[in-house]
Amino acid sequence: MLRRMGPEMREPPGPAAGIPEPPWYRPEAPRRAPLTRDAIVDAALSVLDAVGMDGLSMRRVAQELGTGAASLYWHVRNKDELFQLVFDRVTRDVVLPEPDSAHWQEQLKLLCYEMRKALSKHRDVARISFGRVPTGPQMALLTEWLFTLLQPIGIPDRAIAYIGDVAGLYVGAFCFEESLGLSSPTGEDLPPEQIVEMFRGYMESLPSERFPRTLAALELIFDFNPEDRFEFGLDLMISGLEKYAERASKRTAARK
Amino acid sequence: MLRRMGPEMREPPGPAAGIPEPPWYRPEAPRRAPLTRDAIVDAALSVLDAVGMDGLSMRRVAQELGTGAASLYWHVRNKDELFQLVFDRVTRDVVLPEPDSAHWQEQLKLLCYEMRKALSKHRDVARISFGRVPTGPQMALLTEWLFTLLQPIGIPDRAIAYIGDVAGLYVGAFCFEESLGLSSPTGEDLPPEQIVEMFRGYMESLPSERFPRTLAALELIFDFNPEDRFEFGLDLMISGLEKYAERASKRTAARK
DNA sequence: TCGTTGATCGAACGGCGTTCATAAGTCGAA
DNA sequence: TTCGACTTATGAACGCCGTTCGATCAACGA
Repeated sequence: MLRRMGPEMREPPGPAAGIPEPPWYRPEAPRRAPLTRDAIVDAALSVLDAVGMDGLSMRRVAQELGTGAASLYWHVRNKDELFQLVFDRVTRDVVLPEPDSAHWQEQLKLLCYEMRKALSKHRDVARISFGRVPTGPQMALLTEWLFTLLQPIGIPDRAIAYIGDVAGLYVGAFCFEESLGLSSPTGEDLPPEQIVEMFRGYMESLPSERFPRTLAALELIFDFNPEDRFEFGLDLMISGLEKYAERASKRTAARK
Repeated sequence: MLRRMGPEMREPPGPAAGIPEPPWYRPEAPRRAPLTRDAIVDAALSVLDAVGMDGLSMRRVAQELGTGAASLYWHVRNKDELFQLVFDRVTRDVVLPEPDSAHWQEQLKLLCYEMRKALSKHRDVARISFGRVPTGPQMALLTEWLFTLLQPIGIPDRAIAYIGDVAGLYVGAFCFEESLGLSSPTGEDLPPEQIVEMFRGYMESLPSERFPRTLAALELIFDFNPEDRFEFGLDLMISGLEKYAERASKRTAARK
């Protein structure tokens, strides 16, 4: 198989440039972008959007690039490394504002929303990302940003280290679960609304003397707004941090 | 192959009972427990503990039961349903104390610890469970329990519905990540301490004028105590809820 | 006795991640 | 220009996987 680089080589560099060649030259020129890590990651993202994580296979990614699966293994150690590369690519999109401790609540929320946006940009990326840690410069930048934001309001370093972790866990888990969608407990694949209806039917059938509060709040339980829910969790975290901040400001006030 | 039920049938019920048969009868009698859903779930849990979720295959579970993979499909729709059954089995272990609103913080924490314990009892169960919802009576009991615990302290119903969700998400995600362990960003599988060393080496190499705070807190960042970390997240959630409770008590006080 | 039903099983299908020997392309030195 | 050495690419193959299918077998009522 020598058709890969052939055409580019045979392209006349002189005055004949641009003039089309007769069709019996390279009968179906499969001109292709060179195989690089970046190109593979691009292809993986396309495949992901098209068929999701379960449909993504090395063969499918290779097909997207017009080659075979084995060819990918020169550039990528294995599928897991490919996933890590996809993850790194996606997290590069997260941009952080100049840290401003006066509005740390808003900025912390902004960071989480930004992460969520990045994870939701491509299908199933949240699923791939979960349990992974951004290991490149992005992680370093983010860590420094957090310390710069939260140290001035008196949150102890240990708590700052933890909050980065917990926030990442929360956002990742939320997006993960969201991207998973509902799965039927019986293993069949049904449309989501039908699954919800199954759950609801079961809950409604509960004996009202044993489950009065649950039944009274049933409407609420089945009225899930993902945005509200996401923000609810963020607010819990931030409220908790405010307690640290208050404690710290009291401490400095007492010291005066 | 008629050796499965044969032995039991051929066992003499009369006076010959108990007298051993000559060895050329059923040369290696594979007497086996009957195949039931419960037995399959048991086998799956054994396999899980032995080889983890990645090593669990229908063939492996069947082998544990001394049969072939195809036989499982009479009792179980597919692998996903088997996982759901495993999950349901595991969540049955979560027992709730009598709800006592005077100590709601402790009890909420207790619930989360209880869930964590259930998810950590068998290897990789957290991974299987994540994104799944307990759909049986357990979910109903848990919901009613939460409302009974939190309504008296003035937390609005909507927040109660959300907190159950967020708490479940947090605990599940935490255990999931814990069970995943560290994975090398380059896709090779290395011992965890070596991976940590890689990260640490990278962080230490960062320019100190750009990352002063990160470098100053490096010891903290790499000194992860899972228990502390878990509790830190719980405390954040509970602090956030306390804010709701305070707001509610102020409201009732103003009404007097 | 026979047909029906519930349960089991071996074999096969298509797909997967990964490896390996082979080959083609690239490029500097002879 | 020719010749290796090195990088890159590839088809074929290996050993798994989840799942399906048709055949088979025990149990039982008619």
